[in-house]
Amino acid sequence: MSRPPRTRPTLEEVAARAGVGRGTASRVINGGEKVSERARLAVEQAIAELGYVPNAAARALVTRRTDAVALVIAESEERVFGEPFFAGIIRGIGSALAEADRQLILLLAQASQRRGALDDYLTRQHVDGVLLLSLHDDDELPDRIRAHGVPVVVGGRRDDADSDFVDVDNVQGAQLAVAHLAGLGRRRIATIAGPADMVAGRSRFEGYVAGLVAADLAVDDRLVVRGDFSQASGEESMRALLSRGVEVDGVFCANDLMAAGALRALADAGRRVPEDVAVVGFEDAPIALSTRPPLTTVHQSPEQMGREMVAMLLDTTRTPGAAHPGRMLPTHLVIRGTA
Amino acid sequence: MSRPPRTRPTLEEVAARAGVGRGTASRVINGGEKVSERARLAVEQAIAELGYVPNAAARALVTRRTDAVALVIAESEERVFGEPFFAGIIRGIGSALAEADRQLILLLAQASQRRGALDDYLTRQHVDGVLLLSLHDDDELPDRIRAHGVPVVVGGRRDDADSDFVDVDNVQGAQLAVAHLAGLGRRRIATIAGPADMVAGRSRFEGYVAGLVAADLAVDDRLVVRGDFSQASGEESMRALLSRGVEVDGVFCANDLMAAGALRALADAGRRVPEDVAVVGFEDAPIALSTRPPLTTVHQSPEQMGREMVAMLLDTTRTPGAAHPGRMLPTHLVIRGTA
DNA sequence: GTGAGTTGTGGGAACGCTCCCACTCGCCAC
DNA sequence: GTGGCGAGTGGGAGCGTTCCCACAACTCAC
Repeated sequence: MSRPPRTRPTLEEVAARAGVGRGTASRVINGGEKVSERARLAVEQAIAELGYVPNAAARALVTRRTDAVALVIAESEERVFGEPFFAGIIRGIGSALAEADRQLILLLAQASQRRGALDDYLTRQHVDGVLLLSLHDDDELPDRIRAHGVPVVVGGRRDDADSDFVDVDNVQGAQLAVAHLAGLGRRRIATIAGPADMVAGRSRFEGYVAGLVAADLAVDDRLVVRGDFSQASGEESMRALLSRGVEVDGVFCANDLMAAGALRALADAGRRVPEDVAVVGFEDAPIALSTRPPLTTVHQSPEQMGREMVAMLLDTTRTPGAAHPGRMLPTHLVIRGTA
Repeated sequence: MSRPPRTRPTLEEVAARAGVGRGTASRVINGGEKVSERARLAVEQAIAELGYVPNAAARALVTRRTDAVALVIAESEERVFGEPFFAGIIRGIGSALAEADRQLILLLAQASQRRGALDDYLTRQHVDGVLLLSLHDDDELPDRIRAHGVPVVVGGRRDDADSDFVDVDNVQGAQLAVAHLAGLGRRRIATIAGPADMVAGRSRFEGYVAGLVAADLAVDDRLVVRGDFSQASGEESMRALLSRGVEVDGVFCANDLMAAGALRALADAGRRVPEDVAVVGFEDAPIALSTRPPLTTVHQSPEQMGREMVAMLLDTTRTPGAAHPGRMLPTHLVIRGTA
């Protein structure tokens, strides 16, 4: 609880050493306009000699800004560090923020065990805005933060939040996949869907149904299984599908990992891909290149998603009033060997 | 550049509403001692009604503390999100910090492109201390930060920094591995070493040599190859080893990923493991369980390493003077199927 | 009834900045 | 000369806290 003694030079000391006023020194540091060359040099030298670094707290106190943005990932370490999706989105967010001269602060919701610690951090104006990445939709964090006047942009849509989100157009992507399968003449198109408590799971399924309808195919319960986005669940689901006695000739998997699992199950069952069964995934993750044959899949760009999230957040901080309609990023099909 | 209008309630407003002084309100918030029940209730109610949240900048300005600690990872997103090592260490750090009521702030050095942005952030007392994870040793970041009086603990030792680091005892671990191979009667023990510009690479090699010496075996250049810690390089290195015409009967691989690659190469070459060639890895990464046969390896605990780093950092912030000798964490051998 | 504690309390001062206003120059036009 | 203007400058005020000191209001001996 004791306050550590101050040891670092203050702006006032810099000014004194440079023989100018505090105001002038401040102007030099903040790229100020009206400063004489002489004063600028004197201040710069004093800064170098003293090793002066501005105190962020003091600055934030008066400017009410920190130039930092938090990215909150509400997933377990395992998932965050397992799925390449996160690496991509962080790369996009990181570079977009760097361009805007904002510092990215990454917070793993799991890591802050103490209930409320995260809320506290985010609402106490440590950051100018919050980017939230949560794939589940039972999270009330965004509402709690917004209530304190902190701008939030959510990556991955929540059903009840109709604004300030960025998401991949899952419905359109899934439809694309099914249309492709139908275009190849497949008539008994199954799906290995994702969990129903994730938007990605639900809307890709929705797109699957829409795709079938568009191709004049009936929706058949026996052709639907739900996995949990893991490779193991894909394999298992495919096995289940095959054991139902319905002759499947096409499968749309809600992500690439499950598709990889499905391919394995199909190989074990002696089905040829794509001759007997055509398979399409979703994500265009790295694994899509290393399956055998390489996976035909719906391409999404996490990096672009990250950049869009930043753009929207910065826009919100500039014009506090404006709510954003939410932005859906288009996908496209990458045709490789499985369909 | 314009200052957003204030909208959030201040402590003064809370105090006014509660009918007490600013000091009393502050005492209630900070779990103060001498506050009457009546005052406490009044303040708590005012806080709830107003939705008051303390301003971190103002508090930090006077206390000179932020109760936040930065974890800087100086690696590419690919590596960070590829190696389970990082997930483990972050879990350890996260939970240790949470127990100490500190907020963990994760900074990816790669993500802040602008040269100096990271230095600035760390230096301007946004955080009370810095944990640095860099596997290469050409980094001068820790020195730059320390120069500004910010405590730093490095994970993974740097050769020239003889204090304030935590690392796995790589030498001891590698020695353990070689001793085990020698104990199995192996006489021509090769190594697939790691890169020479990483401490882990160098010291595991050092341990390999020490292990050979301890077992009265000669060091033979033809039994040494260097990989880059990737699975592909392990496979390639093993092939190179086999093509040298020296009959290898044991291999110590500097990490599990390379060991997995080596196993593949050995299988391709028709060598039986462990009968013809015994293999030991290092890390006890998840992949060690899924190789065939399961990998015998040196176990290290990234989670414990994270916790130790936090302990050391907190100790430094409490007693600013004390330098720490650096802490080496012991490893132990996990015997599975390959040796 | 006095003096010495023990609880609680209010508010001034300080933390290190940015913002802004008032001021001093020097220059030019008239 | 005088007035006006723009460039450059110094420093007061204020941001929202915590810390601490002075003080009020009790209680409890003696």
